[in-house]
Amino acid sequence: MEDKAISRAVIKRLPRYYRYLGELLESGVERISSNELSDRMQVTASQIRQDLNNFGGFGQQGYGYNVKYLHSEIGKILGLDRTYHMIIVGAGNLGQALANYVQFEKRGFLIIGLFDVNPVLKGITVRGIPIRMAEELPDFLQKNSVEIAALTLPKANAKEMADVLVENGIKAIWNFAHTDLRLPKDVIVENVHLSESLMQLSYNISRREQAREPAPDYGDNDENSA
Amino acid sequence: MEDKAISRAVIKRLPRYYRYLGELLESGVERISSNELSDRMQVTASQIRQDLNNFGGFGQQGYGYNVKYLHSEIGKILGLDRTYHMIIVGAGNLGQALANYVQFEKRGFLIIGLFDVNPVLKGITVRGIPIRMAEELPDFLQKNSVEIAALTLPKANAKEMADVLVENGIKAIWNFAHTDLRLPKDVIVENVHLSESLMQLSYNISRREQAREPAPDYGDNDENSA
DNA sequence: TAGATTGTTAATCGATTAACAATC
DNA sequence: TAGATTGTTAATCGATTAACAATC
Repeated sequence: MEDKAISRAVIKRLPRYYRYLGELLESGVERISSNELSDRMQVTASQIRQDLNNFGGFGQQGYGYNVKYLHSEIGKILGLDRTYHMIIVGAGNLGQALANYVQFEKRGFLIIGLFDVNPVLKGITVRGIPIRMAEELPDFLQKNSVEIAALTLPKANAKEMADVLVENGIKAIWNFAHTDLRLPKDVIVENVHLSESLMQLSYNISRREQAREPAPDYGDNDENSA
Repeated sequence: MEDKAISRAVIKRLPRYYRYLGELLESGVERISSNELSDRMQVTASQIRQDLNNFGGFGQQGYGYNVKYLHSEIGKILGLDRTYHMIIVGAGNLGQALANYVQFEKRGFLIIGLFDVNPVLKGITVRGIPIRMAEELPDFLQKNSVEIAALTLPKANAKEMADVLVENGIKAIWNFAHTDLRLPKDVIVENVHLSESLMQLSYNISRREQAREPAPDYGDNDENSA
């Protein structure tokens, strides 16, 4: 049996713990209690302790948590104690922006290839990486070990390219295309849907503005009606 | 009183409904039942009906939902029946990628300004929009109505710039910086933390790989111990 | 030791799913 | 009308918070 599955909600919070602990580490803080961390992060201390205890007891009664140790342990849980080889499929603006983002390299995500279908881009290099044509993908994947493929292309091409990637052994896709990929369930897909994020923003703007308008009076508006 | 608050979980799902309905509309489908939609979207029909009924009864018993009508209603709920003026603060790779992304314009998000602190970028234009210096921001915000500011700069500058934006009346921030902005609570913040998304991916990769290894035998591993 | 704070169990809260009466 | 499918209530499930005994 595998370890008991950890809920998605917990996993989502781990990178944020990791970030805060990293900042504490940088500012020289040695230990921290769930209560102090709770104050800083604006989550309950109870949640912090529950979350961490999914993975083991990292703290010590009466003391709290050692920042350096906890940071490192969460890093391991997140799989940041190794390197990953990543390719970017779709070398448009977003793909190039990702390729240029040096912070990923620092965390161990090495970009080793850039691909596109547009012949105009062929041979252009981004941070020393030449843009290759999509048809070279199968060959490239045979010759290089690649753990992650970022998909940064229009949804029309995304599904097709995803299939090519999977056929050639890719097991993890970071999907920026505005579509849901239907892939074998042993392939991990992490979606970043920017337009959906923006729509959540516009929802909140509209809601605010409606709330500011005088509420229409329907006469009978008692929700807990007798 | 405002309308009863809708849970964040529901709001997060709305853009996805909107996308599927848009695709159905394009392919000429006129009506759809919660069951059919459930099949396509891989969520329960019950959840679809519950979600929609937070906003009113859009369907008809025995018939289902009219695709065009439902699409349009969800669009209105998401605030997509109007335009927004947006600026991008941080004209690096990511900022420029966002500025170049024409799809946003189609949805009514008009980018009317680009700002950066780096003098090297001054005057460079992206899709006809000149990059301005950050110190011009207050003046620009006085002279233009801007609803949304995208923050695409390093966290070191992000907090400071966010304060400037808020002082000058910005009420909605689309935050790509790897930090949590602490702003007055009437300011809406929508975070896109790419590195945290990537860490969720690496977590899943590591977990898979561990699961594939032979489980260490601890002798006593019955979780429901007697 | 006394005080602090974790790890963990129990209680609460909220979200999802199931079921079915209402109704087109 | 009979059949289909919603809207909505009730049941279940899961996640968060509270509480406290264990222990450093």
